[in-house]
Amino acid sequence: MAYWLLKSEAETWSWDQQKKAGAKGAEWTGVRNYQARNNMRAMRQGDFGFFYLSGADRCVVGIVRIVKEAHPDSTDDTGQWDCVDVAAVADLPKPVTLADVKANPKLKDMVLVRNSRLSVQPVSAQEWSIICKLGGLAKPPQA
DNA sequence: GCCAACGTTGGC
DNA sequence: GCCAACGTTGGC
Repeated sequence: MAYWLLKSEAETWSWDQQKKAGAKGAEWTGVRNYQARNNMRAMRQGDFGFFYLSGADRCVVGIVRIVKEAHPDSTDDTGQWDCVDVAAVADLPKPVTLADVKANPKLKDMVLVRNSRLSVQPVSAQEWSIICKLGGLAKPPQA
């Protein structure tokens, strides 16, 4: 079981849209970066992830789950890009901002801090539980 | 709106 | 295979 962080801009794909997609989830399309693609290929059904809003919001707003493993991205003509299907699981009662993450010494090595441009990132088990706690989840979802 | 960081492309 | 030029992302 692994943990991930997926970035989106609210204008492109909002947390509301993700929640409306329900338990069946929706394709996480549009990733055109090899590192991000490889991370998606490493995802397994049932893995959890954070839903992070980049741009003006810059915060983790919710928990998602991988409901379908990597398969070809239907928005890609070249056949070289994949996507996974992702379903919303829970809101974070208190969104965790990028500033919160940067202010926490235990989170200073997060990819979000170290390589802010990578749109699909691995998250360590420790980072996972810290951010869940900061977000007001008494019991972080885990395997 | 600006700029730094990073990834990709293409000429050599 | 190297590196300069360019485009994109994302934080501020």
